[in-house]
Amino acid sequence: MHHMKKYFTEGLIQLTILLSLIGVRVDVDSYLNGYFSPLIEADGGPSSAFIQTPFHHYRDTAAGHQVHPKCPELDYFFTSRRLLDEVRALGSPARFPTRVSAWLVHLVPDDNADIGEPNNLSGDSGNDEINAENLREEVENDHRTGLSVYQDPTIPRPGCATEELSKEDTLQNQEDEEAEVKDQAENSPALLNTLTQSSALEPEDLLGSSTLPPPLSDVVVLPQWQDFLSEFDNFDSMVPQPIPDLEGDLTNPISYDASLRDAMVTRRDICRPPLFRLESTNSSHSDQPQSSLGALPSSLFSLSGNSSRNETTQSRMGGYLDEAVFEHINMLDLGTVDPQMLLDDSDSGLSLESGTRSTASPSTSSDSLCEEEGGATGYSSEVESFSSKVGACAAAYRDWSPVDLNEHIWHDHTYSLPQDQNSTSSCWVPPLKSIKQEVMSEDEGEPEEMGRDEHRVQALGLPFSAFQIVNMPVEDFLELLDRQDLVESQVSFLRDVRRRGKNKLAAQNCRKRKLDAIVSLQGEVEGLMVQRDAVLRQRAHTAKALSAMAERFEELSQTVLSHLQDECGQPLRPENYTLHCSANGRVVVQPRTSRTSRTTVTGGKTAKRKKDKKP
DNA sequence: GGGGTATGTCATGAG
DNA sequence: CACTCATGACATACC
Repeated sequence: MHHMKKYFTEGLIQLTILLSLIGVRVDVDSYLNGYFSPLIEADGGPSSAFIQTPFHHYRDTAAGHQVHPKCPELDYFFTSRRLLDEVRALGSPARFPTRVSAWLVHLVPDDNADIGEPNNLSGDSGNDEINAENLREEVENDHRTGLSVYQDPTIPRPGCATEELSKEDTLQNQEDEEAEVKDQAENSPALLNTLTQSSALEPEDLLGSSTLPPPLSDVVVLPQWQDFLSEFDNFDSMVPQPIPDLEGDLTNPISYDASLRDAMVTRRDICRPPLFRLESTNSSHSDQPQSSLGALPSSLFSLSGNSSRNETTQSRMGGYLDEAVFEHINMLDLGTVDPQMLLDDSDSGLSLESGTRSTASPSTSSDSLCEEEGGATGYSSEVESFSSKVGACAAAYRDWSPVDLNEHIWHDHTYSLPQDQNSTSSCWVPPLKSIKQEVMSEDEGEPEEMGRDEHRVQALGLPFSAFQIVNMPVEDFLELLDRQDLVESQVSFLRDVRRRGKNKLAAQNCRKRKLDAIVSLQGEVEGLMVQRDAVLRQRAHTAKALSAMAERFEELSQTVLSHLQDECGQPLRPENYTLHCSANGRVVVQPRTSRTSRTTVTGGKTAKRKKDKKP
């Protein structure tokens, strides 16, 4: 039956490849889940840590409903699985050529075209036409195959043929949006001027208020002063804009475990975006705009990679991300994945598990069984060594197979136990070789290989191993205790064996979780350090702008004071006076030595008060 | 021999 | 109430 499944599965994959070429996307994993996952598992190899990860039951429970609520890795699982699915999809051989086409569009500019216009599809030279045609074909091909050619929005594309506009409306819209943003940025001085006109500094008083006393009425209002006051009123706009990544960082928790891999994570459940698009990676942060990280080190990208990025960020970071992502994919594709990368994937402790493993994957049980303590001392070795001893009682459990064990009670959470590299889905029975080796080692006086409990159980002459006792369903275990003629001490011993075995697995689980928590916290610390650096940079920028503003204010004050006269018609000595900008927008001439007497340049009330005092 | 690490085991509390 | 799981604490083996 397995051969039949394999035959149809391979055929299904081939059909999927063909369908993908004509633009029909088929999620093979969803069809293969539960049917022939070992075939898919070959991606990572039988020794892949995917298999060793004991969290099979997380996916087995579909939505993780049966996962223990205390498990901190549950949150990582779904993201990790999506990531793995995407990586597998990206790295599938069927799409590899298409990916190359995408690279051609992205990287190879027209030789004869302007360097700044590598994507000019409407070139008029012969080569341009050829290249444009090729590009169009590639774009269309990519479109058919579900790929979205990554187009750097920062590259200007002045001449687009009409028929191409429909194909690249989206890209063009992105560029238009960027152009609008740029225009707004360029027109910001105009905006400032507009704001100046509406400033609360009462410029009409500056422009020669009739309420001014005669000596002060000849104040020449300097245009730059007016601008300065307006700018001062809009000081916030002069302060260097907050560092873009800071805004996001301050409102979003740092995602420590995000990395370039996250750039490929998409919400397949909601809407599968085109492949190879550097979309935002985490929808939970999708409303937090983040723009370029500017001078931040590239390592920052990985630290904040979990945050969503807007289009601008995509365009600026795409150059970094896509290369790294594609490199990563290539490594996956070529089967040259650095083991450390897999370990990195295991930050969550879940992502190592293949997303394509079936619910009752035979390999799951087999791997776990094979990797049980003492290697092959588990079920099958016991089956062989005790097969001749099986009596009537054991016959009652004859139909209790490892498959049942897997379906019912296999709670193995073993994380890093060694595994036979050649184990396959059908090798839940440890290889005979390993069994013999263990028997030999046992004979050679190395009983520790099997564990104390295992030997004790064997000493009882029971047709079950300690491994079975630990992992069999509790109903079967209780039935075993009842049917065997065991004294109270033996029953107690078997209960202890079961308890210790389960607790051993639980301890392994617990330690793995603890380590993962440590790794997570370390990543969080790194993210917070990056955020702190951004805050410090922001503070330095602000202080610098404030200093410059104060300096300019002083200069303009001196200029204004030099044009003023006192009641006697004598020019004011700038060194004796200063200008004071009050909160309500009035500008007051203040003697430096005494704050009691104030002379107003603007501000009707103060001037009127002074008028009233004079008579 | 001492320190660090990995692992098994026990006790305990919670589900 | 029995069972399972998580976890701290301790012991032991190993490097």
